Amino acid sequence: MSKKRMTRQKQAILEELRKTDSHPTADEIYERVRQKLPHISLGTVYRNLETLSKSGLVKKLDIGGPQKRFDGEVESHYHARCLNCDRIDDLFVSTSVSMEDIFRDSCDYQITGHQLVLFGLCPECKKRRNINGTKRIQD
Amino acid sequence: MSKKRMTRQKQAILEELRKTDSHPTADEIYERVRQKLPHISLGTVYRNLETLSKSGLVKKLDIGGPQKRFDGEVESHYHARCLNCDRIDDLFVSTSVSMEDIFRDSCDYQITGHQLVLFGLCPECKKRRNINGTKRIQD
DNA sequence: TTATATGCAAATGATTTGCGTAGTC
DNA sequence: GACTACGCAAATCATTTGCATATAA
Repeated sequence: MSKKRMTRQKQAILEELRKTDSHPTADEIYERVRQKLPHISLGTVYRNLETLSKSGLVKKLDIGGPQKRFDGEVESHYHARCLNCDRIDDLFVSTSVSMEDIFRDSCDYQITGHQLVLFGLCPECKKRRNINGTKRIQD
Repeated sequence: MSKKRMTRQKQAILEELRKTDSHPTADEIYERVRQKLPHISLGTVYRNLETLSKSGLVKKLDIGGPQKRFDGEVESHYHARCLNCDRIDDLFVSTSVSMEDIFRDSCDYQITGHQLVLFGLCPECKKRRNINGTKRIQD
């Protein structure tokens, strides 16, 4: 396991993500950070976003659209996306309420659709894991 | 509004999607359809998947991972993805049950995470729409 | 000191598009 | 016959990677 270093670039990216709730894409972060570090490269932004999300300091959001988005809020939460202006809002909801309740109570959006994806181990893989104890769950 | 034609290619793609529940990617569909129509091109597959999903005959799934997936099941439903073997299963669940209930009852997966995204109009866009009646909600 | 991170540019992978021809309606 | 769709190849867009140099620990 290799050591991670805190560099000016990584620091700036992390700060940028922590001071906004707008879920920016990699190139939006690049443009913002460039005002502080004009020589930073887009590749460095991508590399740092990757290491930051692997170490749990930010979240990589893969919620549709051509580009991934990044979130400084690492607590588990949901999202609402506006189909007109493409803004994305955070939604903090308990797992004990129903979808209908969420639509009605959780935000002032006019909801027209939703998508739920569960992640985990399918019955077959679950069984195999319990037998051989393999632990190669991908990032 | 332009007329859509039913071609052998489009027909074959639609049939392929209707006879599987494996949520194939565009290039998987290309490989399968190629056994019936050896001269079909990948571009044609992409174009037809696009028109089929716009006309509501199939669903384009943007649920993470490098490639989009396509689904012949057009009724509203959820998905579970295995983090080990990458299979995707369908989940038919009422919107009146809670997330916890879904985790417990809806599939034999060992659930380790989930993602919920709502789509609609944010408060600002909702307000603007109600005033001027614009109806340009994107596909 | 020394290994990790950077900047740059080229490479990759998925998807889209332009164009001339084929095929559907 | 008119006009949409096709096949092919090149273009595009987001993201990743190789490499020589800079820099954090």
